[in-house]
Amino acid sequence: MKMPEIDDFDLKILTLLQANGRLTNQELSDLVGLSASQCSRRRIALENAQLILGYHARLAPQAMNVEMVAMIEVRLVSHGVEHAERFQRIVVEESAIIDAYKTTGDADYTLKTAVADLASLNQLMGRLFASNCIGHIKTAVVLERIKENSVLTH
Amino acid sequence: MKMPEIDDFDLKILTLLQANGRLTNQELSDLVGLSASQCSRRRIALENAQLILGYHARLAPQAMNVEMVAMIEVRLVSHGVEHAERFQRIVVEESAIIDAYKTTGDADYTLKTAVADLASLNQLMGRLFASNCIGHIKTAVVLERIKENSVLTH
DNA sequence: GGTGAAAACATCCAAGA
DNA sequence: TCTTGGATGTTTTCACC
Repeated sequence: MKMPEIDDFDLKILTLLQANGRLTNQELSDLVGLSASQCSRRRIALENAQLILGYHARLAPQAMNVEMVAMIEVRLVSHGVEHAERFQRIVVEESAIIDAYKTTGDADYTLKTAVADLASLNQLMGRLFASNCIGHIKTAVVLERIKENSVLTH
Repeated sequence: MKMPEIDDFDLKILTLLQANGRLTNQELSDLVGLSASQCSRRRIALENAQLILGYHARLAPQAMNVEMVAMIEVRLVSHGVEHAERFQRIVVEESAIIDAYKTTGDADYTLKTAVADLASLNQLMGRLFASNCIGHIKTAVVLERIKENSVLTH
């Protein structure tokens, strides 16, 4: 689990695996110019160093019937610890919440949510309000996905 | 590329692959209760039906030196087609922009961006403004990632 | 950092339910 | 029609160079 020196080969492996997480070591070998066993070893080292956190299939929204995305900005009723903790617990439990960030600015938190339809979104907001720790919510429904989950680049 | 009937086995395969995109067909076999060859066939069918859009390694932010996330709300100067098209072209080109959504509400677009630091964020905003199609920007810097890229559930 | 071999794996196909 | 198990080529990974 030690932090390895990360060279250009590693960077290329990271970039390639981010674009295609099922590349074989043999395919990586051709693409980066190292032997397959070397790619295997480097990949495992990157995983152990927690630079690769996981591998995931990206699903079409309709695969899970969550074709509606909404961005929700939340302001808590107070900035006390107990309200923040209660809210964060709900955020973690709610499977419709994909991203949750504590942010600077007018809102305290910004959420990205994926639901089936407006009725589900309404129910989700009801559950959030029911926690009695939310002062104000501003919701923006996504009309068009211009770009989504694009790869990180250096 | 036809749309298959999606049964509980398929749903389980989708869920498992979303959580671990490198599961082997043999591992899937144990987890869903079908033979490995059957899992292989179903997985390929789900890929062909575009319900699985791809497989990706999830990287640690520090792997690509983009440890700062900011949410940016953009309002265009006008709602004319030429401004929208110019803005969307920039959004697609800018690799720091991870998500870009056209939304309802005060803003026209909501962006999620990943950059190295405040200086890079400042430069990014400069490039956005330089397009002369932006009327107003509201930026919220992420202080804490409560939850990120969690799996879609039905 | 590469090689080669053993074990594990993916996928195709024939045949059964 | 949907599923299975075995055959075959591929891939991973490890000891060794």
